[in-house]
Amino acid sequence: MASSSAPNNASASKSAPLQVGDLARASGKTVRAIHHYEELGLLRPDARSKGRFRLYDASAVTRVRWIGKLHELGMSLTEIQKVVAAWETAPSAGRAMAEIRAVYRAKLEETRAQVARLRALEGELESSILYLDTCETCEPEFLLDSSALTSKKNGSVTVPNRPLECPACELRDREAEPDLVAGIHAQ
Amino acid sequence: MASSSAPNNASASKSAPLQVGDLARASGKTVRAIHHYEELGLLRPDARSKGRFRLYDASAVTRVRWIGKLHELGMSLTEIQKVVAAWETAPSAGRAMAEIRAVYRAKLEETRAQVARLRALEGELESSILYLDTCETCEPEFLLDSSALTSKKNGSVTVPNRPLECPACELRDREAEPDLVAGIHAQ
DNA sequence: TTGCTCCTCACGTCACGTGAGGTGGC
DNA sequence: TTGCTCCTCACGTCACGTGAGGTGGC
Repeated sequence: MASSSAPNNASASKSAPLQVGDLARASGKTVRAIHHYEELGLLRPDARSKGRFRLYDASAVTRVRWIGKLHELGMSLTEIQKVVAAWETAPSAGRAMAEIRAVYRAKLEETRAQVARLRALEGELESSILYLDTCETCEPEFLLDSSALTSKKNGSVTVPNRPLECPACELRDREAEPDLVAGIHAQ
Repeated sequence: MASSSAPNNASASKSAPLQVGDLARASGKTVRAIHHYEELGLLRPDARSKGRFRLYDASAVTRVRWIGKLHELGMSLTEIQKVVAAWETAPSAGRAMAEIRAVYRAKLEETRAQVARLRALEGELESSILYLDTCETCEPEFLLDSSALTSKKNGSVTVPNRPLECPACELRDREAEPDLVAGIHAQ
């Protein structure tokens, strides 16, 4: 899809090495992020060019995407370092896989909890939007203008430093006000 | 539920002011976080005690929870500052509500997208765990031990610095390997 | 030679965490 | 007086962002 300046030999069996910019585009990360992963030992270039350019092969894309996905799942780079270390120091592949499976199981639970939290907040947003929609319909007829209230108090017309309450809202059930609305004028 | 040392007058109509620690417990945030919100102008204590202790009323709990929920939805504190500023400087409550409604609609879309991303990653975790489960069953019979391979190469038995491939896995469809598994041994 | 991509410092940012040293109130 | 909570600096952390000044390759 994306027409880049990256080497694209469509029928090549062994693809040309990727530069860091190619890897960044292919993985959806920034060059700086890739440098950072390297500093933390999560990734290494296969080689350097004569001009000290980092050179990667195609598997690096898989690796960076893997880092990105685990990070999106809420793992810190330090935690990802530990997974890498578990893999590299395990006495056997089977043992390493067992350790990683345990980490993934824990992450699965956390992710399900996070989805539930976001779904709850999604519902709060929906009901808050519905609640705020009614403000629009009441505005022209019932909203007090600032001069009406301030002139009552001291006779001078000033711009208030926070909006006036909508009197129509006074008639509403304040208890039914969603938290995402109540928080705005709390304080 | 939580028996705290906070003032609890069960039948009081006007509740006693909250100290910052009470507010922290009630809102699920740290004292430091509340200080930080104050530094950014998102929150102000109603008063100070003689000893300069911050004193809040019950609405501060609503406010801090509101900040926390918007933050959980992915808003930066700077963005939340802007919502507060929109409220405080809007010419009318109706106008302010309209602005905030627009922000909430945008957040709703982003949240739905985020839920979709997490759901996709949840599926990847599930299939990765299933995939890794089969490693357990194959381990005792098929796993090569380290000495078998290293002695083939140079006759000396050393601890390998990364686990050996499981030969049973060689028989599998490599293309079907989930990204969350492939990323581990990519590189 | 021009343009684009890369290189290595190294300081900045965001949302707090974490002491350091001191004071207040039952 | 002891304990607990609070106070104000102020530096640390995490995952990068953002120049600064310089080199490489078609």
